[in-house]
Amino acid sequence: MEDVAREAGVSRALVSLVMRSQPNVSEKRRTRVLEVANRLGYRPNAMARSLASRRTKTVGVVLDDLRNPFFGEIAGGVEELASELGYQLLLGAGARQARRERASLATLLEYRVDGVILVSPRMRSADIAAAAAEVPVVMVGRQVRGVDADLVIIDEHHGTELILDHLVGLGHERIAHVDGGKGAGGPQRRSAFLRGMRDRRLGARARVIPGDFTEEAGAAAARVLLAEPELPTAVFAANDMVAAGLLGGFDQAGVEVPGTVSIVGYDNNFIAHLAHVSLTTVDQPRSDMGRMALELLLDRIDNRRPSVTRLVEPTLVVRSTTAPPRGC
Amino acid sequence: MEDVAREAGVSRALVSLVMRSQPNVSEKRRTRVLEVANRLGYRPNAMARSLASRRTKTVGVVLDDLRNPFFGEIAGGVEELASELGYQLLLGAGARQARRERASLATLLEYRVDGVILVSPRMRSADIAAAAAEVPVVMVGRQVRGVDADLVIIDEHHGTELILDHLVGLGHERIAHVDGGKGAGGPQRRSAFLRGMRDRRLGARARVIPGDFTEEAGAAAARVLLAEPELPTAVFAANDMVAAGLLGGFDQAGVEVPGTVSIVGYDNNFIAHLAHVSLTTVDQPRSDMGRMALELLLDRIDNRRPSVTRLVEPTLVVRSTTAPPRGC
DNA sequence: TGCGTGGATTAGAGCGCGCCAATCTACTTG
DNA sequence: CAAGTAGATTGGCGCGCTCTAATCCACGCA
Repeated sequence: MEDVAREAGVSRALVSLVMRSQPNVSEKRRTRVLEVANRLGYRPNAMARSLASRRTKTVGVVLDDLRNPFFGEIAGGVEELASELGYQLLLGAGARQARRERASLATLLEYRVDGVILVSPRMRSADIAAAAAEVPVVMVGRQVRGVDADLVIIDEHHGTELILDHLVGLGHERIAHVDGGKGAGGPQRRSAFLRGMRDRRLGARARVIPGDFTEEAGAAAARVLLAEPELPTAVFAANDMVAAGLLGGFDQAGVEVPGTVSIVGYDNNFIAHLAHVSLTTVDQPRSDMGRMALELLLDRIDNRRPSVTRLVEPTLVVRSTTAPPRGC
Repeated sequence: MEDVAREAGVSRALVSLVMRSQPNVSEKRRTRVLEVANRLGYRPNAMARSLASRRTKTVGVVLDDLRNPFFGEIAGGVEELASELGYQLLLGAGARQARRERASLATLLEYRVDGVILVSPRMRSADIAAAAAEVPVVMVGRQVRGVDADLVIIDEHHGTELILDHLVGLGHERIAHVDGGKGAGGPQRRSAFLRGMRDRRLGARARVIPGDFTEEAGAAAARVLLAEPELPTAVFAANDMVAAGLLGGFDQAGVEVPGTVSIVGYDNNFIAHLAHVSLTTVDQPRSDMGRMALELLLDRIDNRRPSVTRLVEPTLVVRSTTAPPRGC
């Protein structure tokens, strides 16, 4: 910076103004400084800038595992908006362990990020609260009480209702749910399913098969169902992987989908699109959730305000694995 | 830091030593400083530290799109190793545009990252060379001549050979390839295919159908092949998405896989695992590539040495979409 | 007792910038 | 033509830390 100033015949302060595109700099000097900076290959040092300005233009993102496409999409949404607004992302992953997640978060705070986005955090809520006391925090996907942080969560209840409306609308009554265990959203979808069935006076025909979020669980559930005297006319899978497992299991047993059994997934991932899968499923706007999280965060950074919760509404994507039950 | 020093009755310098876990600090003072720091909630400021030490313990990662699982896995590998070694990742994405990629890279350099990992960069090689002159650079997946940067690339030729060995070993001779257009690896796989066929004296029976890396291209290719008088006995798809399209197309037409036609994919992604897809494909160790890239980078950061190329060997994963041709 | 030794501790000078208040400059206005 | 004004430019302090060289201290040994 010193060099640029000398070479351009101005003061360091003026170079600083130019590099920050501040107003009230004469066009003549501006172009001159820019030209010199360019010629000298001068690049402002973001560290020094942050130190002096107490603003890092950086936000931290903590997530479990980049390899999981679910997180990847959320992070993608955050990144997209961040780069539009000139913010940089500092990334930390938790590798599925609360301990490492804590460590990641601590490191991010050392970098004095302007704010932190926590995607489905596994940490104790006390840790989150401690972070929230230092810096604005937005949580995506996990609801924690007693923490002063913004929230972006999916309306699992609504998603489940969409599915039930669709299935019951088609005429289904005997509906099974392969649940997702304790994974994110699993318990919510399960209880929303049971409640929804009861509300529709179908409580007695509801059936829940324990599972997790894997294809394996879907295949196992298919075996369980096939071994029973009567097949349900529709199955609501905890996510698309489970649905894929069911699809495979039924296919193998020669059970037609959607002829004999309709199947609905959840997530609208990758596989659901595939032409020869073409799964009816619930879509969650993951990229949008990422963007929304960052919007909330940045808003919180410059406006002190009470924390806020954004409920994201999923939508139903009807494809080819659902149809009216036989005889309808 | 000042506060901690005063409270602990020592100098700022000593606090600095303790926070960096330097040797030659008496146990007494060390624990005392740590205790005070903890009580005061003191957190070293990484920005100030970087500024003073000229080391950021941060590496930049530039990739096209986090939402693409391929990049996600590579980034996951990088992140994993980074967190083990106490490095932090600063992320930039390119949104599929060379311009934005350039901008991302420039921003990362402002943060004075210790090094940069470029995943399948789309920028002009001159831009890469310029960056490489400022800071150690490792490129993953793209080969660029004349740039002093380490390289981690996949041996596409070897992957293709694995496929041909497998197919020809089963007895196939009439083999088609649905190519990937100009996408990363597309041209290489295509020419490796043609060369491999020629080497096996099957050049005359090789057939290439232009495509890209989408399921759509696979479905279209299936239609093309089905319209011809004679079907090939095996199809090598440019990637798993294309293979999925082929699978769907053949399925619809009642052509048995692998009974009538064998299909091989490339990537071993998500779908390939699915039980009712169960695709024979080529696996690339993506996480390992990420780790390897970071290893090279860090090594380069502290040892000045000439640049190096690491050729990653893919492996064949045989599943259920390949079998000997009818009549073998 | 005095000196040497090596580990423990400290003072102080930057690192590269932003920010503030002060100063300078070129116009406008009465 | 002098005072007034708004915009353009500058000097210098401080952000929170690391690093070097200097200093301190306790101990053993001649």
